[in-house]
Amino acid sequence: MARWATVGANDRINPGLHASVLDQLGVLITSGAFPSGHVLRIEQLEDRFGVSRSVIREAIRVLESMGLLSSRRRVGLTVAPRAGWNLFDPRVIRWRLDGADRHQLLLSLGELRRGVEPVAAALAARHATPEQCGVLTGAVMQMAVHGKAGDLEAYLAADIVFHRTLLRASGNEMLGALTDVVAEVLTARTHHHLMPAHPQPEAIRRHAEVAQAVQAGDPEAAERAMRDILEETARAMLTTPPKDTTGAVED
Amino acid sequence: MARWATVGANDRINPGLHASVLDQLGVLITSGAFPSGHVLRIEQLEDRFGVSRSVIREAIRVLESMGLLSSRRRVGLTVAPRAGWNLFDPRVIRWRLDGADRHQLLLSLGELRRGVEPVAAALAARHATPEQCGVLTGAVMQMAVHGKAGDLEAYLAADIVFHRTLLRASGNEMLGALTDVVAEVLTARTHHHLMPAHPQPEAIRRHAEVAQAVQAGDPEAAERAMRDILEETARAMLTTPPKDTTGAVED
DNA sequence: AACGCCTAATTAATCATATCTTTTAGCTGT
DNA sequence: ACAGCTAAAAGATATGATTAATTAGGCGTT
Repeated sequence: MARWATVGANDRINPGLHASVLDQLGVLITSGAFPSGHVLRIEQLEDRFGVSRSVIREAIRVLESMGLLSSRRRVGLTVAPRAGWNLFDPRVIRWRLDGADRHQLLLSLGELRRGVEPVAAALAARHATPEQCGVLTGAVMQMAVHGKAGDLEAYLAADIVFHRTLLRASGNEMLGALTDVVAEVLTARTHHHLMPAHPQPEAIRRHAEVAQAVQAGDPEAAERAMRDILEETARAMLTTPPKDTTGAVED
Repeated sequence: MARWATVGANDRINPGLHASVLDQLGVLITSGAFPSGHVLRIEQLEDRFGVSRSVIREAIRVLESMGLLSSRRRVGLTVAPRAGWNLFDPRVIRWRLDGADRHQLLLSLGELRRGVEPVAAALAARHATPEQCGVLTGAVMQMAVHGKAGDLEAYLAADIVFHRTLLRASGNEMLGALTDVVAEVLTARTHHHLMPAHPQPEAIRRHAEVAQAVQAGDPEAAERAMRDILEETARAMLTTPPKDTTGAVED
């Protein structure tokens, strides 16, 4: 068997044959290379990836649980229609952010954030611990420093810390579970140059407002300030051209 | 091997041994019967469920992809800390809604909805098709009829239709992907008697307002009316006692 | 003669078992 | 006391056996 035929094309850090197969299949499906309704056979995949059935099956089970595939006897593996996909699965989000409809997805996620994060900010103003407040203001300071210096990577890191702690500080586990999603969005945005080259001081000021409102225990102010941030960035994304950088993600 | 020892304890409609094992393990983990950090061994599970390795492994892969487990060589399967769980997975939500922390989860989901649905309403006011508007107003009428008649099950169905079409009409796929979650919440709420015995006419009027605003293409009004609905229901849930009906879900 | 139902054969997923690889604990030698 | 080796333990992978479903073909009935 021509083992390792295609495996290794994308060398994942994550060990395990099945993880590799899973990633490749996930990309193939979410990218539309295998369109909805397309039928695959296990044997065929066995061939294609040069691995055994168990490996394929394990990958398939996961894809199935994400709603990307459904497996029926005597028929094969049918690619499910998009409506059934679990779009909130972090893996699905990453695959799609790496794919062609990145810009579209970022807009959708932006609208989602516009709904979720203001609420999280309001809740955080009620529930944040002093320690979390400290982390928030610290993150804002980091943003200011690295933003001025033009170090986008460090700015991004601080931005992620800010939003992560805010969502966690909401005390709501569902909102907290969105941290990874938000982090993915922020990362994708800067890595694909959908942000202004220099972060505008306006944005940093707004983040500071949120942190202050949370610390002061003022839900309304926190919610309002957070809403401003997100509307600002939404506007920025709409004005920034799509700039189709598919494939070449390099920095 | 004492096959079928525990399998069949919950008779799933969904065929496949692994699905059954998956469900049982999912419940055991989300319910806290296997606490975070607890270590399982494949062999042990093989025994317990009376199935072969492959079946266990496939279930495990899915659990792993949900962030409930992590598998390390020479160590076994470690139950992951709650922070890493993919709480948006419909299956995880269902397991937890069936479990002990149902009330807690419903509160969290309520706050999530408070963030998401008003935004969806605003977007729907921009993007809803005439047909969707028709479905919305139709659903409201159904709610009025069955609410007055006291037919909670039919009321629920109409309520689900309303929220489903609204989220879909937003034109945002991420928001649309939350329809199942919202449906689960609504269902769980009425089935566990966390709703007033007779739906208050106030709520129905608000739904009508949303439908009208969407049809009129007035985003602000739609958003405001939807926000009112959700704050109302949040208030209602806080006043309703927890009423621990774990297990006996019957109606 | 045509339509419907039943049966058998084929095919592909599902389940079980055997082998391999990696990791770590424990020991031995310097 | 520390480093390197060895062996056992447990998950990862591969292959063999089983089960279930679909389709085609034949037989019976209308």
